[in-house]
Amino acid sequence: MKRRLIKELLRSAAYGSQVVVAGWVRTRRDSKGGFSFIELNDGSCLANLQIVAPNTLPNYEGEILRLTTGAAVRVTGALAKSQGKGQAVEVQAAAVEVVGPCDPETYPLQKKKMSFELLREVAHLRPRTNTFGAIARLRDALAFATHAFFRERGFLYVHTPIITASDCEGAGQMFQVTTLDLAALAGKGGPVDYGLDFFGKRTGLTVSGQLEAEAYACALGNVYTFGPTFRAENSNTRRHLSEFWMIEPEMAFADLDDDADLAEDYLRHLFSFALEHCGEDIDFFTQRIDPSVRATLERLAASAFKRITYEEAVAILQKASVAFEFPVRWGVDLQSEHERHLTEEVFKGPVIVMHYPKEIKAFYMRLNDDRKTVAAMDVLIPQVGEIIGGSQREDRLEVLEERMRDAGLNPADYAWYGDLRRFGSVPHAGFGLGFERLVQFASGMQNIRDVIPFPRTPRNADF
RNA sequence: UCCCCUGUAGCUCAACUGGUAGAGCAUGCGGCUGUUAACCGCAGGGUUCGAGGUUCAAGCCCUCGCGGGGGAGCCA
Repeated sequence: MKRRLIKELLRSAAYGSQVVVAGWVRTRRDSKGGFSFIELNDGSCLANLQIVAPNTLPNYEGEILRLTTGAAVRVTGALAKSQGKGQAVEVQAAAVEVVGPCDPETYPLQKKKMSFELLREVAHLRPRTNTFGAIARLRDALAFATHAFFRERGFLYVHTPIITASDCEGAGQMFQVTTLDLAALAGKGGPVDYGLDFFGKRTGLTVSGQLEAEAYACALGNVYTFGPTFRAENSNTRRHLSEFWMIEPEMAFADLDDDADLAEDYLRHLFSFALEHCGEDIDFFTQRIDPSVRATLERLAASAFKRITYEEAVAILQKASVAFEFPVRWGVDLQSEHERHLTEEVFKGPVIVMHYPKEIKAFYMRLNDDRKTVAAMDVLIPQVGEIIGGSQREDRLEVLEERMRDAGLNPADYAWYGDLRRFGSVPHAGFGLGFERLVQFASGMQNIRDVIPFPRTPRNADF
């Protein structure tokens, strides 16, 4: 008989039917009435399935009474309406096979709640907990919803390179990729000849797929990427990872307003999808992690985001009756405290800030007619901060090259990127969304290290 | 990288102004129960992160190192 998922059985009312389930024991309670209750979880959903194992089973004394938290079992039995309180259905076991026992003396997971810091040290076992199971399911749903959203709108999923020689955007410090024998080189002194390296030049892990995505947008119309991204910044915060996943849509024949519209539609789609498909997990987050999660997602799924210009943001902040550590004035980038004030105090929700001064933004962002600002937008959300950064791209070759030179870059190094403007240039726009920040926001989890299976941060690459 | 906090049993934490380590949970054993964070009793379990120092005496004070957390910067 084929194994059934607990998720399905809990919704079933096919009492009397024979089923097979398999999973890991969460807890066991014995009754002198002649049976033992086993709470079984198989990861298909948050809830456990109650197994009632009678003492007539041949391995009752020898194995079932010794089952402990963490043990793997396969159960054959009849689905039944539960006689007890607390659950609708249960399985009356006809056979309980211990697939893999679990030594309670050394098993790191406990039945009671454990701190997230501790669970990070056992990242290989933490998916067996309620919280990390729920996060894994939410993360999966949001990834699936991403592909569904873009596919419905005719966007092509493109794969951009992981290894790259261009540190174009200055988006962050790159991890170097090399096959050179560093240990041998260290002894020699002198400059490194990257001509001898695998690619014949210095290469690193991508910090963004945007430039390559632009090339495909300027041929296929609308595209998006969804892949790993690497930043070798020494960032030690609860919202930064050295390795994270980023979604980067890019649209041809589109301007900044189209870009903001897309960002908003996309986020609303994600929140609706999560509410529809992860209801039980979101209830869990609301109960145990952050009491406002469900209400927030429901509100955002149904309402438009606020949009303001950078100039308006500065005016609002200057009028605020709060003493900021860093005073606000036109021309300086918004600090965390300013972003938080806007999202958490003024608008009490997400806000899209548009048209930043050109000096504080990247060279590829389209220069506005005022020659002072660029067509950039950031989507800011409470708690997490910047979840999306995007812009309309500079599609005029002369302006682009001028902006490169201002940034100290040599246009000749970006010849292929210039070609996109040289030949059949079109207005186009896109953005990057930090996937983990999304999961963080949708779950209410405080630390980004707890929404990715195996987090990579400075001095931590275990597992 | 900078600032602040922190590191005691498997886990969460306690130990007054420095006097030589304790509780709950977990675990093991026993009791009780269609049980459900079960409950009751007994038991085992600690070179108090590491290295120096001050002191008659250090978990507690000082210095350095390592780990963890929060905030800032960088960004997604």
